[in-house]
Amino acid sequence: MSQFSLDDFLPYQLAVVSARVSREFSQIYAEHFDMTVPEWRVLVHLHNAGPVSIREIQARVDMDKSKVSRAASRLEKAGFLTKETNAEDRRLLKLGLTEQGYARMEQIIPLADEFEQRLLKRMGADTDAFRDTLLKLLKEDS
Amino acid sequence: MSQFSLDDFLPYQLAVVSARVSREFSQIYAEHFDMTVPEWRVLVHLHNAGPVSIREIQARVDMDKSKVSRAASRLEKAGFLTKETNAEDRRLLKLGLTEQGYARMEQIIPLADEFEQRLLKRMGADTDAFRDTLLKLLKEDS
DNA sequence: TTGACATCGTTGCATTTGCAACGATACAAT
DNA sequence: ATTGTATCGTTGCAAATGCAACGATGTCAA
Repeated sequence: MSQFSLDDFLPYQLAVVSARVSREFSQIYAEHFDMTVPEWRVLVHLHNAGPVSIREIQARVDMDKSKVSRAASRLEKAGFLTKETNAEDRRLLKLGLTEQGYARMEQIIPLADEFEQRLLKRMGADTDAFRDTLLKLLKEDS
Repeated sequence: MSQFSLDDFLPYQLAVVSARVSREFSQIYAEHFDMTVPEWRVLVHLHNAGPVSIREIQARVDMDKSKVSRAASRLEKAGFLTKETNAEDRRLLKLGLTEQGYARMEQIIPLADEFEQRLLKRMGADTDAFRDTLLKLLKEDS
């Protein structure tokens, strides 16, 4: 009879830690603002990259395009971003932050930084090695 | 104006890696058998721990009790486990693997082992340190 | 030009999810 | 015994999710 411990199973460990960390962080900003993880990701990317299409966000932020689309619609209705069609390729949208969108990010980013600092403190000195290993896991196949 | 890179944000990195790894693994066994992640977790725990309650699984496997309950019902209908009420405390159930349930685990566990070996190979030598750091992230507060 | 094919963003739909009831059972205090 | 409180597993429900259409637009070749 084979032995197998779920506790030591790497995919399980990753899932548990990721879910807990993500939950912890989302509680921080859900407490102050009303925002979901997809919305947070869309706003962050727009804040960094400037006006881009749904497709571009989808690729850079690891979310299905329908998820990006719906998050963008909610954010538009809430006044954090605007949609306009790209004049050069009218299939594309150009999403851009509004003043209010920038202001909101300026409020949240410090909270994100602070949260990450707390995580790093928990992790101790091994931070860089940990991140490197994490990225190795993304490599396909083999 | 503050700078913030989602790519370097630890909760995001964790979420992406975890989702990818989990997806990759679930494809492996969804290809051979018809099973979801919650069902896999329930079966694994029963395989290790013997007959236990829903509550026990919930605590040890990091899932909401409704999730455990529904997974257990599906597994019961599929013939992989049985439910009986605990005689000493009739609020509790006692879930136990059937012959078929054991057989299914004996099929899947080798696939899980093989998959983990592939992950470890990707990660290189830093495996142990990585796991340690991962667990540190679970420590509450501060 | 036309036609075949690809890509964009949205939406419909079935499934899954988290959360809050709920009934049933246990237990402790009076 | 009765009452109040806690815990168990299930279920209802609203929201979120992934996936596959779909219409609209672009591209390229004949």
